[in-house]
Amino acid sequence: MVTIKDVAKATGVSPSTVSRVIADNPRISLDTKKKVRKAMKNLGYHPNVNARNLVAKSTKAIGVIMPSSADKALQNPFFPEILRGIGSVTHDMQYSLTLSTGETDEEILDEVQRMVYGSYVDGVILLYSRLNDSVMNFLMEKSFPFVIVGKPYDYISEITHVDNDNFSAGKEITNHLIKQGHKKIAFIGGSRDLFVTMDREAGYEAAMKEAGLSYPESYKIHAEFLKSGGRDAVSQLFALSEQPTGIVVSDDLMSLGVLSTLEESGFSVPKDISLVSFNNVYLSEITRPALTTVDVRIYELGAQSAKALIEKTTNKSEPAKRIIIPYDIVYRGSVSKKS
Amino acid sequence: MVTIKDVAKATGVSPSTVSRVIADNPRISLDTKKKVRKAMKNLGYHPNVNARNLVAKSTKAIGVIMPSSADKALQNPFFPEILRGIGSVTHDMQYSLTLSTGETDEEILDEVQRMVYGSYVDGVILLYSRLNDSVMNFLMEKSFPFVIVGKPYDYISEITHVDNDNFSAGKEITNHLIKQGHKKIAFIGGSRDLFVTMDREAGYEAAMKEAGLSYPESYKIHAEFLKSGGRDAVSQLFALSEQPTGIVVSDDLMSLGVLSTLEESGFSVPKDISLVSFNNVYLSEITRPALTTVDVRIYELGAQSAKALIEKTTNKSEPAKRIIIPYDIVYRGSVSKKS
DNA sequence: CTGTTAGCGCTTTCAA
DNA sequence: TTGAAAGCGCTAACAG
Repeated sequence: MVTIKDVAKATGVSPSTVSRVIADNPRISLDTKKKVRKAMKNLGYHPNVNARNLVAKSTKAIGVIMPSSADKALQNPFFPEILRGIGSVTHDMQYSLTLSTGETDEEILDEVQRMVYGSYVDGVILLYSRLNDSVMNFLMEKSFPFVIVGKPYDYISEITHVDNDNFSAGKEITNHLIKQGHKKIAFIGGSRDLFVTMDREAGYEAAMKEAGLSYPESYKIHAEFLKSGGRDAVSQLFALSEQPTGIVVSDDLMSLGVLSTLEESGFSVPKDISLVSFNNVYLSEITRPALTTVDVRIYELGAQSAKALIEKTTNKSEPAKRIIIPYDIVYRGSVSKKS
Repeated sequence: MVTIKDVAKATGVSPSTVSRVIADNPRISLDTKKKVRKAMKNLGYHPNVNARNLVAKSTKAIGVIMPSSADKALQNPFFPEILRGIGSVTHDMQYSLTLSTGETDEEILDEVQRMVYGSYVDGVILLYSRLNDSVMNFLMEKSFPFVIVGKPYDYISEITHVDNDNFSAGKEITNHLIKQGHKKIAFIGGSRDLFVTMDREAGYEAAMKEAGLSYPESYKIHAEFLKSGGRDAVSQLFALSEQPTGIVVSDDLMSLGVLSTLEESGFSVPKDISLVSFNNVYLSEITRPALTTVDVRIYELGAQSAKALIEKTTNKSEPAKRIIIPYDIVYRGSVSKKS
């Protein structure tokens, strides 16, 4: 391994000078800088991060914590996409990215503790937000820099988070259905533990209310993410006497399951039932029919959260922020007019 | 920050003793071990990785290199799933996981070089295999520990890799179509640069040949992964005078696109056209019809590659290995008999 | 069984 | 503008 000393020797300067050249210290003459840089290149010198981190007390690395993979939510193309967003800024800022690998909640907490205590990372991004999450509590208590993608349950004004206005989005997409003449509109969402679901649902309710439409409890279903969840939800819904003609589904992946179950049960989308959903993962373009859905700009959610986190780690006194990413509605074939 | 010295002082032993307790050195008396451990707990001591890495010349971290996200292949649920597999073993072995974040090939090479030269990681997993890949060449040249998921183009017996027997899989799944009475069978694959595609295609050809069936060049299409690719492929195929009745598609995600284009064009699957494919990502269960596909055990591919890599990093003289993960065929609704 | 010492590669005062 | 020296937190001979 080529060290700073080797470069120093080769150039005839001291190690500290080399170090200063690396840091591009303005008090070093251009001449020596050039000389040193040339030697670095020749010898193939690269700084050792561990040595640097040790003294600098900073790692230029951030940890990304995924939800426990118990729920198969991880399969959601949402995650690769948000990782791309995060990666784009970490890459630009020369940060590295450490991923959580635990499967259960305890394993994840364990890992986060190691990341924090062992100075693996300078800060952490939480890719989920749940009620009373132990990881979040830990981070809060240690006042270790972190940001949440989504909306925190507590301490909302003390925690930097990056989110969409899911309430508005829910309202707007429901209104779209209403404007097309639908009156009986149901809602299918994921776990009530997740804030996204609740916000989108609240938006749905607000729209229904404003339009003077009823939304009985039986119209609001909460299910698992994957196929089985969609199946249950649909069968529950169509056992009702007043069958809905439109459904708001809180995630594209669930929509896929719902879509497929619907057609299996002999309903045609959008002829019999209209469907709208959220996220606009690439899948929503591929389905038959393609989905009308809210584009939440996943990539941007990731990029902004990374940016906010890095700011926080470099300036600890940076105040907590709430960053709202705008959304768009993408109109495709899963909705039809109801007369 | 609580250091080893603090613990030493609190216990009345020397720092080295504390270090030995951490390493669970057998030459330390149980008594002192207990004492020290208690103090560590009380003080909230956690070892600093950077200091440790610096002297140990090992990081207990591995780098995972994704394909350049230029091609949207990254959206493939294949990746989260293989990360889960890798994560399961890195977690068990207390390793951490660093992800590549570059978008272009140069950016990725850059990053890998930093990972290697800067001793960020002990080894690297390449999640793709392409002809004459600069990252692979770099790793080879530096003889830095790495493993490839898939099949390397060159130096095949010198590079540890984890793969399926894609040739057999391709043959077997094609034979399934043939046994159902299909005679005109086409192949749709991804880029010819990727070894997976080529192996699967070769298997398809072998099956056709053995069955005495013809497979003109026009029956073998190579397209992009996502929707547009599927669309092009299908239109090319059905412009032919001899339209196929069965299609072997080299990836589930592509199948989704193909499926949807097929139905848009008025063909019904499996009534008019039968479809088989590869990977068995969760999507293949959700489509209408659900896909008959080769389950390549993605999770296992990940887990085994991590295991092999860690072995390699801990024992540099470990010989190169080829690890073949068995596959299964999952029969679902996308194939029908042809009389 | 335990302590002393040196040193991993780097940054950063303090001096010059 | 540069160098010498100390030290980040830890491990690993070597000694005892």
